Amino acid sequence: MRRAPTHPSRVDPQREAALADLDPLTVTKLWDNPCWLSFRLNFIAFRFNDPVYRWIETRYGLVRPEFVALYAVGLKGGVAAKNIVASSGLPKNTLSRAVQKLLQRRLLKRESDPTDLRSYVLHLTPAGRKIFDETMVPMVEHQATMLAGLSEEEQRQLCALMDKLVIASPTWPQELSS
Amino acid sequence: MRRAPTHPSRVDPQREAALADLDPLTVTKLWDNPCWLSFRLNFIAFRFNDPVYRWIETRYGLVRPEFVALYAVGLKGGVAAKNIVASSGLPKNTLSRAVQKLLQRRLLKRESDPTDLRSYVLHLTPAGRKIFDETMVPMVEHQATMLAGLSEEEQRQLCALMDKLVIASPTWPQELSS
DNA sequence: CCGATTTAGTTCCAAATGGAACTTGACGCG
DNA sequence: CGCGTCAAGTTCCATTTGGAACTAAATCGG
Repeated sequence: MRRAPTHPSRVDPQREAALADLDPLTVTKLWDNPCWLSFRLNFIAFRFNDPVYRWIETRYGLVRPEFVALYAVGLKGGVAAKNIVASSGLPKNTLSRAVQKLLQRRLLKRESDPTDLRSYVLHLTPAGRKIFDETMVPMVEHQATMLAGLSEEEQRQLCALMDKLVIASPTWPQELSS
Repeated sequence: MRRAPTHPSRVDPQREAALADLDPLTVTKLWDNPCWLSFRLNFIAFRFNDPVYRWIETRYGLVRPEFVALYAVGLKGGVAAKNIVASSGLPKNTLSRAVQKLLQRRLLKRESDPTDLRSYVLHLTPAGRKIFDETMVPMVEHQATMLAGLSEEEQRQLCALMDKLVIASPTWPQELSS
């Protein structure tokens, strides 16, 4: 089996501890897996997302697609559902329902877009903004916790490398050939 | 709004092209978002996962949890369902069904674990191994395509940085406080 | 400008999902 | 031992999901 470009080094006490804490299959997926990139991405993303979404659901009763929509509109007011679809990868009917729910709960308001009558322009209400602001705090804290093992310089490196990937992303295929 | 540690630079033609190709909300989520880490992780992971899972589903009729199970057993024969649950984050009933389906289709075989009679030891059948092997090729290719924008050195750096995160991960909270 | 095609958003419904309860076996402790 | 608790995997069922069809509006081509 091919390995990731970094492989378990001889003696690293912190790594040893991690190997002991993680499920053996997880260790294999991380360090003994030709597709190291995808599994690491998914692993780290899951460790971010999962506590965040559970916290938001128990605290505000917002399920994942609802929070995706709320967060998107909070980041950039005036967007339409199609933008949230494009930026999240969720199906458009799921987003449609999420927006309906947020409208009902008066966390979002919308008005039809005068330049395209099929489309609606979304904004947070004050109640929606409050949730957005309250949610941002633990999310940023959680991110800081996750990054705490890296130096400032390493954090900038990581950000820059992911930047490069993202910028190259329009050239990646949307379909696997063959 | 706070920004990611890297922010859109003055004049970078490739970045300009990317900004034009990506949905404006996506651009905001990537470069004008205090939670830059999670969104970049999710974005890049999605661009890997989505074509892969669609390809596997159309080609082999395996849905996501089924392929997760097949891939896990392919990487490390002799694991039990609990390991796949722990390493994937999928609920255990979903994995149970996935394993049933793979057993029916004779892609997996299982025998009860003599050291724990509640548990089963899983292995790929030759047919399962064939799918695993055939699938690995485009997955590794797709990964290479995605990494092609980085130099060898940068790829090693990215791998090493993610390594550090993963090793630190057992210290991260599973629940958000407050 | 008029018909053909595409797009934003919604609705429909069969299928997937996941929490909770259940079964069976393991394990800890008096 | 024997009893209470925990763990692996399965089953049940209400809810969510997402593909496909639909409506209405925009856009494209001649």
